[in-house]
Amino acid sequence: MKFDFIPIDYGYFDFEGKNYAKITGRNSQGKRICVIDSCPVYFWAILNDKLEEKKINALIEKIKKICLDVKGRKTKVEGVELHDKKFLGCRVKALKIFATNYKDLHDIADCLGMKEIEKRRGYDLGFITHYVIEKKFLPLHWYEISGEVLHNSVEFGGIDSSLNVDFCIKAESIKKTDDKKFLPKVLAFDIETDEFRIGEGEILMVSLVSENFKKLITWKTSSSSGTRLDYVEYVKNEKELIERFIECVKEISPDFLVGYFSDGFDLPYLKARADKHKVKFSLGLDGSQPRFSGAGAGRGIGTGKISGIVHIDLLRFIQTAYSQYMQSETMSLNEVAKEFLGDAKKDFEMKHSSKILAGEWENYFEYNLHDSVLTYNLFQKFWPDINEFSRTIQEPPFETSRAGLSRYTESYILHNLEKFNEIPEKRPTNDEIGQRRRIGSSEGAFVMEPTPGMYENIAMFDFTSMHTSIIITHNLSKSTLLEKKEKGCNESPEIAEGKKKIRYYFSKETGFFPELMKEIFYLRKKAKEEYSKNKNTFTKARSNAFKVLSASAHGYLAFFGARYYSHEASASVLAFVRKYNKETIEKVKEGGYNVIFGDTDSVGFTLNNKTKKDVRQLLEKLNSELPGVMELELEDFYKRGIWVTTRAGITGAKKKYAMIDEDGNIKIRGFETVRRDWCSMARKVQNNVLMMILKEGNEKSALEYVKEIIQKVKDKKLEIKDIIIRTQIKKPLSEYKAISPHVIAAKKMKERNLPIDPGSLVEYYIARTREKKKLVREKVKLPDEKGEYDVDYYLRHQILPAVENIFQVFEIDTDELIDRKKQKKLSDF
DNA sequence: GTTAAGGCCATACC
DNA sequence: ACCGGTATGGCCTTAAC
Repeated sequence: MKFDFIPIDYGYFDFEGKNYAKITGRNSQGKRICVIDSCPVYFWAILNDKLEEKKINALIEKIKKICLDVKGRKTKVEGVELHDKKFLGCRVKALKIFATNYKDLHDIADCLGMKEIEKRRGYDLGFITHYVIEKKFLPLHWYEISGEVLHNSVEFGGIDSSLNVDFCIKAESIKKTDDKKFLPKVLAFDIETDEFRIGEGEILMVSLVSENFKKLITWKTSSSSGTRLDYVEYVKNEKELIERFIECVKEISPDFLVGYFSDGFDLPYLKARADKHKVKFSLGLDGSQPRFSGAGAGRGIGTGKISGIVHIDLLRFIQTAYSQYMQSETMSLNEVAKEFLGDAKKDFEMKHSSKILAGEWENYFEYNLHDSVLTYNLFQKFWPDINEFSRTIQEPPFETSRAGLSRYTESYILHNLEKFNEIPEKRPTNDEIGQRRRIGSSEGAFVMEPTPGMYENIAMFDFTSMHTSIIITHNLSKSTLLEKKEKGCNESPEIAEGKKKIRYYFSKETGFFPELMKEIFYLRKKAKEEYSKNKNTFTKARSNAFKVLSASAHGYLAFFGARYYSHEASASVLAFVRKYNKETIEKVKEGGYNVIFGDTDSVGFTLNNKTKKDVRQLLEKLNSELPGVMELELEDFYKRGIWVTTRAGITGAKKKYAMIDEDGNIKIRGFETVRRDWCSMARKVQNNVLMMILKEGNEKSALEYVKEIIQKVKDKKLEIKDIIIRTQIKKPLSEYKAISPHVIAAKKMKERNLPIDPGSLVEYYIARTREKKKLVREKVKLPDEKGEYDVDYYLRHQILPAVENIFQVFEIDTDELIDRKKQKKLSDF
């Protein structure tokens, strides 16, 4: 039988000691198909240099005889081949050692302690990754499959009869075909409970949303007088709720089951409650329960994998792939939905189910259903991105949606090594990671200290993908690093290592890492052009995928968990970053401009009496002097900009400025306005002050405005939303050495049984207290705690600090704006 | 008991 | 541990008086 097929979910199983990949996907008619396939399982033994042929043959014979009985599984070396390969760019002779089961590779590798063998590699990729590389059966691409349909077959222990799919097939051939449109079947879900701690409360309701499908299952009956909502299905109890949920998932049979924070909440909660009721939580297409891994006793959340269905926790994906480009200050469903959908959660005042009145349940149902609607719509929004990332790094969507930036880069490398005939490097051991961390980090980028003041007519240059273009241009990587200088090699600038100043040298022959980064660099350029020509969600997703991948190249080199980590290459990249930035600053100065700003890859300067044309000519000249793929871009022209001093006083503050472009758009960097751990009134005031000053070119109206606000604060006219301070909890509360206000707020929340975990955002305000308190933390109150805000605190610690450095540029002392005597009286009271 | 320096901590920039 | 280094600034902690 022959059919077209798109692989979506990858799993594997063992049968008679061998590994089989189990790939679930669809054909173009929408039939659900499971493909079973196998691949050779092997790893590499890299041989010592100059080993004689005779000795190699003897070694091969010896290895062929290896037979193991481990973990109740008999395994043996199935074959050994000699190959000419490359490892870290060097030619090597290597043995390809085949085994029965992937899980045994490590044990077999452990038997190869012979002195003839230098290194053992390629046993730690994971079977799925190994399989995808081996068979080039890539996720979310279209294929033509032919093979034998399994129908109540005894093969593989009768696996086909237990699988809830249209066909199960043993693959004979897999051929890549042209891409077709694919619309995945998606089911979003969300639960509501009384208790945040996993499994400790009852699940009150669960909502499910799919295409033209909305359902809410609950055992909480509403009053007979209440409006009956047509999507609500009433069941007897929580046990039935879970059973119905499982049935619904089976009926809809989605490719993707999507939640928001469902790795950390919804899925483990459902599983825990199912366990309590002794209900088998059989969501998998083979009837298996979700497998949770990585959670453990430690910190962080695990992942919930469902066999045959891709469980996506959208929060995790958005966090890694998008959060750095987002406006939202939190990753809550509400804010993320607002930003990407223009839709928000329904209003509902959360309370314990025992306190919900009969007529209120409908609102709760609406609220819960709408969360699933938002999750469903967000998935549709991000599907192009997940799709594009998954195809680019060639890892299945389950893994892709949970991977971090380093894994994106690493997967891209591993899946492209064969082009270079390269044997994969291994993951670092804990010892190696320890060593890498002990070496510490290298000196980073250069940041110029600006002279505080207001400037007019500003232009800004920046380097395109600076770090990545340096890696490519100077061929920097682990495998191209030379032990000593060679003729014509690439040479880093001088680097201070300890007390010495040294240089690192890199080969002139392009290494696979720089080559792959070059590929990404050009694909990024292409994708960006494509997007600007043809703007749609798919071109945007593609452009973003390569943008993220390209931006992670240097971070990967310097990441101690990376297979291709290189301290030397990273230090060299950063040395070049400093060199190019400083050189550019000098050259712009030489061109007759006044440089006022410089940070890592950008330079800002005033035009003085020069024209925009002059600036463009200068840019052209600078570009003609840059080597390789390095390129300087004109970021923009600005009408006006302001730089301030640090709080301490005289020196200019780095990474803190505001500019206005010719269309009146304001760009603010580093100021409290953009920091979420300042109260919104301080941020608003600062933002308005910057706007007025930049638009008008002077401080007069801004000063009047600040005076008004100060009066408003004194008159206690601020609302609670103006004074709330939001801060994130970054570690378990017990680990805090310094107990700052936000830790107190978190402790108060914990006392109320509210969930506080690393990552939680706490809200509080600073209240006036009866006795005089010395520490701010003694005045912390949660937003719903009664109290008056501390006028003195909000003036002196929020509003004034936000604006005083700005007015200092105009030599105005804002301290005088507060009548000290009057204030003293107030706080004494 | 008060004060200054130093450290912790969160958050931003690139 | 899950991409890096540079930088600001608030507030607590500690040491010294």
